[in-house]
Amino acid sequence: MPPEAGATHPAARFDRRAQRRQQTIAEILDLAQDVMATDGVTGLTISAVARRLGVQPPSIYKYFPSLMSVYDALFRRGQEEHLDAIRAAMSGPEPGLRSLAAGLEASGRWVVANPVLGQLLFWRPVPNFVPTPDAFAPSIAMVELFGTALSDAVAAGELGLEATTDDAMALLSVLAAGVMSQHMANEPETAFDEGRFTPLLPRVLDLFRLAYPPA
Amino acid sequence: MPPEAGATHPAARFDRRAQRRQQTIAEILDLAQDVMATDGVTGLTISAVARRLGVQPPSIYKYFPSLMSVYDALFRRGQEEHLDAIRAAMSGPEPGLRSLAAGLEASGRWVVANPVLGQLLFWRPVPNFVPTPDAFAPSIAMVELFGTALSDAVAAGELGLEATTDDAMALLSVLAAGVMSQHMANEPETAFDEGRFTPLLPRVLDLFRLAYPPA
DNA sequence: GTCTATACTCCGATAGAC
DNA sequence: GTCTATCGGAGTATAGAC
Repeated sequence: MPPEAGATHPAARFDRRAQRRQQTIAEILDLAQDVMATDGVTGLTISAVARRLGVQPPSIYKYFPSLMSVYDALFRRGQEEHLDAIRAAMSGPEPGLRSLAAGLEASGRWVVANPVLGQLLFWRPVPNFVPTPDAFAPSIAMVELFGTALSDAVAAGELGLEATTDDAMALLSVLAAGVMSQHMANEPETAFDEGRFTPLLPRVLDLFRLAYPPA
Repeated sequence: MPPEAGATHPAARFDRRAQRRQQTIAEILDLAQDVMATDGVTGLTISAVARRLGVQPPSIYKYFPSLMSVYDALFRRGQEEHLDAIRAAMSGPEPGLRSLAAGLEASGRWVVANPVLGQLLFWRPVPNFVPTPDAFAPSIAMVELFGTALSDAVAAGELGLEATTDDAMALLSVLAAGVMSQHMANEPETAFDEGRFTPLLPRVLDLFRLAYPPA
């Protein structure tokens, strides 16, 4: 133990411990993703994570109270990462259709880069797992982001008035989900720019534009 | 035992045994669907099926050599039912867009009526399960059905020439998969005519028409 | 074709020593 | 916060009696 250690303020030591703890939690979630990539989303087990971390299963319970809480943390982290990717992509272009297109592409690229999280977030394949409201919150923020982009597009005369309806949002989600579902189900290992489906993302946005033309 | 039993021809007795066996197999598959509806697609186990059938687990192995073979039989039966529903719906209307629309609607209605089979067929959520070519064959026949409908629509001047390309088929699959994926993930219990997503099926077909207008 | 018994592997979760 | 030990249960699949 280096001599400074004893001289450190208690608060600083507490911070370091908390930081170390957060690192371990992040590592557990990383390894959990590895397990899901190998054995499927529903193949995740506490034991498998412990093996990869090089500890015994009971140690995991010092960080997560149950297997479902690991799923919930993965769901939350996935939603947050997905939202961050979309927000960052949408903030650059001008508001409206260009921002919307950038957000859709960012979402698609994130899902292609994180296929197992994509399954967890969008397909809900785990029996008895219901995400907590906390973990689900970023998804609501994402819907609002796209809603704002649609409003901006209408205000800019790029889309018709009805593009702000619930129906339009449902159609937009259908178009995006269709591209990503076909990718995840049929060619999950293919890169974003190379598959049969992901290149259709700009095309389906064009179709959405055709569905809600400006007056 | 009734007196006729002993007098029956050996061939007839064999037929009856084979028939009885097929009934048991069908019953096992029905119960397997029940289990998946309750515990998720990946929650299917031989033991759970045995419990519902009122027998011990080893008895199931007289009908299926492994759990994966049960999945394969479910996959096959699902693909066949799905194909039959589509074929029946498409044969009535005149060839081309009307037949295509009828096929899409029939597919949607079948998926809504069979949500767990839909997940098994279209999402592939079971780790280590790869359908045999035999089980997959109806899916190829289905693609051909839709391909023929597209050709007919082009011949009838309802769609442009490029509607027969692989790209067009991919787009059509994306549009249909989007509607059904959003339904299965977000409102699997909702009826076909009542959800937010399934009513969009005719709308996305309109969009497809806009994407490939006749010359 | 049913059963019992069994071999084997794995799991989630807890108790308690260190 | 790590470990060992354990509880209690699940599962797939096989062997062999009836």
